[in-house]
Amino acid sequence: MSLPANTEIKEIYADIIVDISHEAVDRTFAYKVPSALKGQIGPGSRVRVPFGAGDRQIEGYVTALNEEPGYDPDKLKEIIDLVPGSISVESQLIQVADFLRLQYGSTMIQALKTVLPVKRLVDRRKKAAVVTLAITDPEGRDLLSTWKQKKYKARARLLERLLQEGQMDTGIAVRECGVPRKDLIKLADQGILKISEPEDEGLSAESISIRQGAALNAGQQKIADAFRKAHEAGIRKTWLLYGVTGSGKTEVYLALIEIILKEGKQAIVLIPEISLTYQTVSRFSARFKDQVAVIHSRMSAGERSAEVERIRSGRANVVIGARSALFAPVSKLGIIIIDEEHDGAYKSDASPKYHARETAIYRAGLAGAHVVLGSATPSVESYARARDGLYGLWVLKNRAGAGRLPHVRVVDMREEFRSGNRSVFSRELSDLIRDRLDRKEQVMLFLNRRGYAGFVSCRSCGHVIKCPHCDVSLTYHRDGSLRCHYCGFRTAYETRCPACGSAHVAVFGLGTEKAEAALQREFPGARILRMDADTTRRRHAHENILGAFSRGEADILLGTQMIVKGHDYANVTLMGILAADLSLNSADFRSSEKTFQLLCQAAGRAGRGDKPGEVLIQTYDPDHYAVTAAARHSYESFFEQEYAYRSLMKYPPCAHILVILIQSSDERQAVIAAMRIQRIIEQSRKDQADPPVILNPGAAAVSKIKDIYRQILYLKHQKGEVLKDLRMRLEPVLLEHPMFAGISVQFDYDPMNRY
DNA sequence: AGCACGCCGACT
DNA sequence: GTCGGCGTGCTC
Repeated sequence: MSLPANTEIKEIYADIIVDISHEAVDRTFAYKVPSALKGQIGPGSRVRVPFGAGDRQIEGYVTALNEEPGYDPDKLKEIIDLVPGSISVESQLIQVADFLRLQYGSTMIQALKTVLPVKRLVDRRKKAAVVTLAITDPEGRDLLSTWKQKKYKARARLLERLLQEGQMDTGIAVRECGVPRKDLIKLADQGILKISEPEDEGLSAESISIRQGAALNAGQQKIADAFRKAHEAGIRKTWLLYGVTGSGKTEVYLALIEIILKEGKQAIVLIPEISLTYQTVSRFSARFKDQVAVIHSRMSAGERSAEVERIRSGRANVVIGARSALFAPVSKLGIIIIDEEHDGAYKSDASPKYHARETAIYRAGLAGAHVVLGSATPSVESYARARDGLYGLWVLKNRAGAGRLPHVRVVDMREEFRSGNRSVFSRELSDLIRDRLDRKEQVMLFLNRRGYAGFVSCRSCGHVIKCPHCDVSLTYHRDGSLRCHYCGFRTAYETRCPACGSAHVAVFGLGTEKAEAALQREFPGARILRMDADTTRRRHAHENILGAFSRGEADILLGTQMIVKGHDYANVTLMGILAADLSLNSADFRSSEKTFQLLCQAAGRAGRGDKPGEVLIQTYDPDHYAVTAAARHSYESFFEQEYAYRSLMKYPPCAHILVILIQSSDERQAVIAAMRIQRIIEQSRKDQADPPVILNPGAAAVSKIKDIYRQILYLKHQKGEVLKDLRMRLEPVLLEHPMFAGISVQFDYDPMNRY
């Protein structure tokens, strides 16, 4: 007698990472979920499963649940049970991976690789045991010849090395000599070998030494007190620390971390780019000494795993690093601090394209930890949430030291042009630079474009010279080359138009090289340093240039974004922004916000010492609110206008955007795939009352980068869930349909960058 | 990692 | 023959 179909119990299957630290099993295995455990199990659950021929019981972590077995169902075994006890770090991180997959769209494998970047996915730390010889050397040599006679090759290899070296790591014995671990134990039982485990160094009481911090000023103290009070009341939430440049946000971070450390908990501090914020890192090290672990992408695998080991063992309690440090295996997480939270570097550019801020809030929720977001120019997202009471808001209005906010003026470059000034510098800026040179004070000039000029085009036919591998115009460089800033392609500058043959080819726009040449012409005696992607290619080039400038070896530092990030020079009294419009005119809903942030950051560089600072903004659009608000140091007025714009246009945070990026080396395939995806979306729109909007129906113009053709679809909806739903309906089609075989489809939820 | 299986020289 | 180490390959 068979059961009616509707009472049939649906099988559920779980993907499980088996907790064995070896590469050969460094992947997931499918298991049946017994009905008793249904509903109790999810990603991150620690379970016991039968494994291998002998069905020996081992532990593993559930990474995902499926309704399809994805493997020969007859061979599937059942999960034995759920392992009780506290949730381990691994389990937490696997849950974070699941969040990444659902929120941003990627395969579970990609998400797991993001979260567990260490070689062994789940590294149950084996103590580095050491083998030594338990018998005398002559006895050993006798035994060696016996073993050689008996052709015990592996044992002979081991014995030979032990006679020479005295001791050996058990791992090396197993790997290099080929003696299985159980044989080592057998030999130890026979009294031939001795296996000794080094002392476990855990947390010793004296390693938790906290140096007394510098006294906080009234504003900083108030925040630390508010935090302590909330914390003691059991409140765990996200806080936005909005503090103007120079208001001493780092001191506040240090104080909050101290509160957390005293409780025996740990902290993660994220900073946008480690190479540019070395000063910040050293302040944390100065305060917390060897409790600090630093993680960054330019570390070698060895350095990295050594730091990870210190974190795992609990010797390091403060982890500092860029975006990926968010996944540090910190087991007693108490606080996550995100400095410069508005920074675009917090959005990953590889799939899953997660945002560290949102992911931090999720991880902190699992661990019962706080999140503190710090910025002088908070993202519209964060400030809106703080205003709506979702985040706590702390404000630091005043500069901490002697310095006051600099005086900012705006110069209308159209006026300059009309009155006959064709120079890169307005008359006012020239005068101010000359004045600073006379007074032996330093000048910083900011221009957000490298190279010599923007693009090269033909005056008679309008042809713009483009990169043969990318759909972008080439940039003219002073050495006479044309370069692509996307793929690095280089070619010689042709004086003839490749399209019409005309000789009227000219360079347009302004880049750092041209500005440098103009500076040299106008201020022949000045010592100039240029800092952009072209001058910082070599290792340590950043530090060398900035070091030279801080030692006063140059009068003027001219550079792109990288000069405005977090470096204070007491002697800089003038900051000139050569073209505020460059970032304003990009077709990106965040362009005003980015411009405002850059202008504020640049303005914050001047007048950090005792001498008052001055800032001059050159622009063709002096009435734009991003410019006028930055000039008045008024974040609030910028926010109000920007929020009104976002809400009118239904852009984040007032709605959500999903970008679908379709890439293929075959142009036709990319186009067909994009059309197909668009059709699927339009189909699904029909059965929805409130469907997502396709912002660019008919698909974007074909573009390419590094010979890969790109098609982009923009979708928008008030509710993020609707976009996520759509994406999840699309994903199986992309995996199964043969037409998407050679095509990469990536998703970007609430993008930070233009496509 | 642990276990089975098949291979090969050495010995009852 | 068959015992036992050694290499290889697989584990849902």
